[in-house]
Amino acid sequence: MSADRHLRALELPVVEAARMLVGCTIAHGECSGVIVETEAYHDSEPACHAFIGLTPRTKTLFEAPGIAYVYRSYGIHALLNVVVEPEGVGAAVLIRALEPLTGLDTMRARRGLDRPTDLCSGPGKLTQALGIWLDLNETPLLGGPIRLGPPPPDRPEPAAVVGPRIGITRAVDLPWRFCVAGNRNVSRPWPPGLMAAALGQGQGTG
DNA sequence: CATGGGATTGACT
DNA sequence: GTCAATCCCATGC
Repeated sequence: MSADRHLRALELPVVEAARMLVGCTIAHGECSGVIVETEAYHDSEPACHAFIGLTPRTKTLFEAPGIAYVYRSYGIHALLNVVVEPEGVGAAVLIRALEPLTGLDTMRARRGLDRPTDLCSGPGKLTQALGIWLDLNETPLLGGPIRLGPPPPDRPEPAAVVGPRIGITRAVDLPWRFCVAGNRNVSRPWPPGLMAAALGQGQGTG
């Protein structure tokens, strides 16, 4: 049932893929985590890098699904995306936050922090915690150094909350961000109305 | 060839 | 809440 959730996600349109990837796992080396926040980007809308077309920078986005698009943000951070949709379409799911699962000590050392909710609670934070950098751009997510996997078997199906994307200036109205309801590892709290919906899922925020 | 902007974070007020 | 750090690449002259 959920054992192939990550595989099914790679076959879907990007917005559905973003929702489907919430709850799946990402691993690099000994470190891994459950995806708790994603955003969809598609070449049909101006917030996506691929909106401008095929360039050296956006080339990865137009390749076949199932590879990583890793790019530098604000000159400092590396951000990890899952490329989806058929070759020739520029679309990817930004991985915005993880709930740390394994390799916590390594994550703490890389991040220089202790609190688990600070380790992977942002797109730049999780790449630092997992040791993912720009050299892993275009590498496969199945059978490559970065491993995309199904949800941990002991977990209930996550309740995803939808909202607008973060940190962009164009196409800000598209509700293409997905979070696990009530999870404290998400990068930023969502609006009050959505928070109420999240609390309704029975996962108290403490 | 020079310039401007960005899918962010952490430190400081 | 505000702000600097830092660099690839698209754009324009």
